[in-house]
Amino acid sequence: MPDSSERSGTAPAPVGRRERKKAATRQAIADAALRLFLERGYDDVGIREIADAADVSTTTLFKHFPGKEALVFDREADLEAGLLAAVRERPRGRSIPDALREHALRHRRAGAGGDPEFAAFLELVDSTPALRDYHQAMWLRHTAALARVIAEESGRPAGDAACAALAHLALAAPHAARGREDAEEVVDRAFDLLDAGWRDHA
Amino acid sequence: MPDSSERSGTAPAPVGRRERKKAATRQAIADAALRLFLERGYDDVGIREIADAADVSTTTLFKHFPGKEALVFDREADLEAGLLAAVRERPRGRSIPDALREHALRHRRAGAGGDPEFAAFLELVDSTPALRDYHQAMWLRHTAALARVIAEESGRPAGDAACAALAHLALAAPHAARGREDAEEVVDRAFDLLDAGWRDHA
DNA sequence: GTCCATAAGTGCAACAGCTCAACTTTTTGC
DNA sequence: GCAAAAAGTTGAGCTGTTGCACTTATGGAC
Repeated sequence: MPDSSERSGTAPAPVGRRERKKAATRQAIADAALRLFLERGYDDVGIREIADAADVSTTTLFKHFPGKEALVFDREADLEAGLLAAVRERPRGRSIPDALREHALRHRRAGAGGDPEFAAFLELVDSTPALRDYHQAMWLRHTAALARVIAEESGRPAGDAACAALAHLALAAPHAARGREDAEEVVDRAFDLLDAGWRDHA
Repeated sequence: MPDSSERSGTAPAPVGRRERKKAATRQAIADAALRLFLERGYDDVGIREIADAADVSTTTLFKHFPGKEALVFDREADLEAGLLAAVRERPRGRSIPDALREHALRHRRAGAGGDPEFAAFLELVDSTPALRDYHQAMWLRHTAALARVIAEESGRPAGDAACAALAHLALAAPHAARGREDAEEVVDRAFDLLDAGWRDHA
């Protein structure tokens, strides 16, 4: 996520000097990585070069990020928070699948409408197979959390199978658009399916 | 896929000596790899060792398979054929989502009911993160083909967005069960959603 | 049957991502 | 102030993967 400086949705508010320094190092690495990737492409930038640019050792780099792909998707936690909030704080009367649909489409449109930095970021992810795959797997990692919230919001028991199913499918849906011209319509149809199906809950 | 010898659903029937030899080499590599993986685990077997066991060079190995994970999922093409057939040759009156549901469940049950070799194979995939991810991404690669068949079978125009959406979600559904006790029920609920939603087609 | 373009296979060196172990430097809580 | 813990460093090394230059076998044209 391109968020080089402060403007953050859910700033973790680092307190001690130690944690502040750690956060700064992490940020320096992520910034250097994103800058280089945007300049020259993901595959043409090596880990050692990123570490150099951020003035740390490769070992340090890997203490902050579990792998090369993760350098691009910094602040994954914020994404999960936004996702859960989209369901919890949906307008009264709106169905859960519809709330998820809107959240997905908002994300997608953030590139086209305005922020060119974010648009470039999306383009980078979309044009790099390794990043596309990672991105997809990343969202799926939030399935359990989303399922829990859906269960709460729909008054079903925690761990309910139908909630788990909906959570998983809703997270998979945005990627149905992969490489299609009519991307937005495909996403819409996917959520149509889920919305109609969900309304039919036993 | 554990299919060491002949018994093959869709044997490509190699003709010339050249192609036969090529197929034999490929099979030798896949066999050696699967054997070693089952014996000692995916991560504890190196590429060089597999190549040695199959008596080829690593270069040759990578001419036959695009990466380490692909060694496990030999004959991916057969899987796609089975998938498409499940939709095309479904019993009259059965909905497309239901046909896909049954296909998914049949696959899942093949491990539990009988063939211990296949059960061990599933266990290997399931317990190795790299293989789980690859497996999931692999199925998704068949989205376009499945979408085409769904369009044909439902009398919609090729390239229809709703068909693409259903195809993608149906392929994602089996993985909703990941790491859950009630795996089969989750898959069932996922297909319930899709079936109900699909019946509501505009 | 001979000959040649082509494809399969080889050996080796190298790169890139990632990890490990031993060690130095802060920083923090007491 | 001081000891313990955490951040960072260094450097070597493993593993998957690729490129390159080369040999061998095959299939088809003549």
